Amino acid sequence: MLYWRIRMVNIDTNGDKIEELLSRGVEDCFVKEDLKKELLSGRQLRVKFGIDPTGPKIHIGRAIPLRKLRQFQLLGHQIVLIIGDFTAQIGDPSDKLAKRPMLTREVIEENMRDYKAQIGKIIDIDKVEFVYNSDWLRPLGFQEICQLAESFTVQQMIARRNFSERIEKGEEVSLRELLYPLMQGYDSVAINADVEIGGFDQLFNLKAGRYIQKHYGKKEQNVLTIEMLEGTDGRKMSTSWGNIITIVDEPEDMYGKIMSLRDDLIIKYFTLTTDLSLLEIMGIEKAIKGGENPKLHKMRLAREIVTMYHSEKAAAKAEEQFESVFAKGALPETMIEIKLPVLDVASELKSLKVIESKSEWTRLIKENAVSIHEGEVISDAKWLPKESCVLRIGKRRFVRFV
RNA sequence: GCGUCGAUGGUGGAGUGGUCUAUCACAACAGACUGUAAAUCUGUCGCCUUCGGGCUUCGUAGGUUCGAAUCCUACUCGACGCACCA
Repeated sequence: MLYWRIRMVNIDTNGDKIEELLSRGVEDCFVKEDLKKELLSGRQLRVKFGIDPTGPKIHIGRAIPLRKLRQFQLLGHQIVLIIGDFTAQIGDPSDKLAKRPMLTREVIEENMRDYKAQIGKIIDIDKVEFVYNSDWLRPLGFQEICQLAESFTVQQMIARRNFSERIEKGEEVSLRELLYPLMQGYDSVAINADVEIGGFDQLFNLKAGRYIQKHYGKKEQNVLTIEMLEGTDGRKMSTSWGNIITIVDEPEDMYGKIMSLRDDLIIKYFTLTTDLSLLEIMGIEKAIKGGENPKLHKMRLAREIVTMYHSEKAAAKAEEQFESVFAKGALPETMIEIKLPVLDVASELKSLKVIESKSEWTRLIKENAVSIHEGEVISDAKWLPKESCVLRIGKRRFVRFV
C-alpha cells in the first residue's frame, strides 16, 4: 500500500542552505529570485547538467559543478545528467575559438567508460537520472529541426561573442556550430529541466535553453553558472600545463600537488573545492592575513581534499610522507637502482632517463646539485661510486647504487 | 584552380647576408633563502668533449655567396583573399 509514497522525497527548504547553494562558487545566477522561490516551494526540481564525454579524467576544476549538483541532491532535488554523446559528435564551439573535429562513436564510448565511477565520488549515482541525448536528437527529422531553428534568429546567434569575434576577423563559422546551442537547448525541453548548471563559458548555451523551452511552450529553466578555478600555478587549468589535480590522482600525488599551490589561491580552493563552512574559511583568510603561516592552512586544504576523494587514513599517510620526504629531506620509499660495477655514471643515468644528456650532467655537477645522500657534494663529473650509496640529484631525483 | 602571406629551440614570439646556439617572455632545471615542491633572488637552459675545443639546429630539398635563419628555385604544410557553385 501507498507505494507511491516510497517515491516521494523530502525536500529541504532550509533558507541558509539555499542561500549557500545560490552563491558559493556561483558566477552568475539567472533568474535568481525565481530559482529561490522554486527552491523554497518544496517542489522537487529537475536539475540538468550536461556531461561532455570528450574528457575522460575529472579534475577538481571540473568537479566544481558536480559538487554544486551534490548540493541540490542533498536538498532532495532530482539530478539529470545528460551524456552528450550526440552533441559531442557535432562539436561544441563554446570555449574554443577554433573549430573542433567530429568525434567518432568509438572514442566517446571509450571516454565514457570510467566516467561514472569518477563522478560517483562526488554525487550519489543511484539517485541520478542518466540520459543520452542521442535518444532524442538522432531521430529528429529535417522538419523538426526547422521548427527548432525557428526559435532563434540569425542575429541573436551571431551576437554571441565567440561567433561575432570570428566573423569580424574574417574567420569561418560553420553552420553546424550555430546549430549546437539549439541542440543543447532542446535537451532542456526533452528532459523538462527546471535548472541547468554549467561553467561560465556555457552561458550562451544555457540561456539558449530558456528560449527554446519557451518556444515549445514550457517554463523556462533557471541558469546557474559556476566559477572557473585556476590551476595550481595560477594559470588556466590545462592538461598540457600539468597544473591540474584529478580526482583520481593517488593520495600522495594529490597531496603534493596541492602543496605546490600558490598561496594566493588557498582561499579560493577552500571555497570551491571543499565542504568547509564559509564561516570557517573566513577565519582561515583572516589568520593568513594576520601573518599565520599559509603552509599550515595549505596542509589542511590538502588533507580535506585527499580525504574527500580517498579517505582520512590515506590523507594522513600522504601528509606523513610529504613531511618526511620534502620537509625533512628523507628518502622516498622507492627509487631507481643501479647495479654497482659502474664505469660511466653519466651515460648510465642518461640511459635510465634520469638525466636528459651528458651536458645536463656536467651542468648539474657545476651547480653543486649532485651529492651523496647525507654526504659530500660531488664536484667531479667522472666520479664513480665505490660502494653502495644513494645519489641525490637536485631535490627530487634519487638513485641508489647497489 | 589562381593569388597573397606565413613556417624559427618545450611553448609564445624577435631576428631579413657575417659579431646567430639565435633578443625576450613563459615553462623547465639548479643554487640561495624559507614556510613546502609556495613567493623572492641568482644562475642554467642544443649535443659531445681529453674542458683547449669540436659538432649540429631556424618546414624539406637544392642553389647563389668567401659566408645564409636571413637571398633564389622547387616541394610540403598552414592561414587568408579571389574564382567556381549562380
